Amino acid sequence: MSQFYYREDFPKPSEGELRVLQVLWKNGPSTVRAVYEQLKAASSVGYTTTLKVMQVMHEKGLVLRDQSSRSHIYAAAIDCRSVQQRFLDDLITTVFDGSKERLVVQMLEGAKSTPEELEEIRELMDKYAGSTPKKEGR
Amino acid sequence: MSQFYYREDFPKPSEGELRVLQVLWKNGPSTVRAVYEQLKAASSVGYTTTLKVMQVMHEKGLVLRDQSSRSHIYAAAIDCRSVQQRFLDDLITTVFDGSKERLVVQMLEGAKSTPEELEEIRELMDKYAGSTPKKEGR
DNA sequence: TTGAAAGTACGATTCGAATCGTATATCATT
DNA sequence: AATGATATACGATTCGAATCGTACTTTCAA
Repeated sequence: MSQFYYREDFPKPSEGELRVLQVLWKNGPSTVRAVYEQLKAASSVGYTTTLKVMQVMHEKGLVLRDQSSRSHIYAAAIDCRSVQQRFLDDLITTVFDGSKERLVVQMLEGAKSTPEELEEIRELMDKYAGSTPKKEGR
Repeated sequence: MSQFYYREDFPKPSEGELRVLQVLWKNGPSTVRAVYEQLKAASSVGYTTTLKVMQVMHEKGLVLRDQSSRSHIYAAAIDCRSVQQRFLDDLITTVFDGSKERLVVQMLEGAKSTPEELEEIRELMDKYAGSTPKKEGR
């Protein structure tokens, strides 16, 4: 059982903030150094840069901070699913003119889909669509 | 037959640039004023602001400009589908950890889907998945 | 032909994200 | 106690997006 509730409303994280959140979601509450080590592996970034970003995130309420020990422990204050939904909604409205269908079409037409991916996605679709009435004769 | 080829490679448009592109894709080649009138309807923005944005877009090669008449005519230099694909790919990698499936799951779990939308999307899936072998017994 | 309307050009400002240097505090080891 | 490693705090800078004021040019109608 969780020790805290995720924030329901929050400012949209920037790209850099998102990278920090990914690490916190994956590894759980972490020190700046631990996050920094993860980020450094993927790109070139300085320690104090990461520190600053996480401090700003704390000011914004995107992360929680436990200051009881010298090395502060940071934890994501927002839910991964909520952030994903937020970015997804924004993409649909700003890029796909508010149409989920267009997004799906574009995703399926994207050249990078493997047949396995398509099949997996189709199964997901069937599973969800199963709760709505199906049309016959396709 | 088209008079020009869309750029294959281009810098990722900003939010504001995207709004301009939407208008150009929808209405075809347009003057700054025409684009401005569209944008103004949705939000509050000044004429010279729109002008400046479109001038910068021209410098970046995101739009083409016909200067033969006093009111310059701007046209999108990049394809709508390519831009959508670009944003979609970026979203998948930065927010969904590179997994199309997670995006689909999130989209389906999003509370805002109507049964009609779900059905429509499922039909799209069936159409595309039709070219890959189906599993039975679901 | 002159003045208002409408256009472009361009500089200045504001804002937030990102980056990093440096100062300072704390800890551990000798 | 001194020192080196590691931490936080915080200011400064850079960069791009967005915004807009102002100057200048062109057009057209009275």
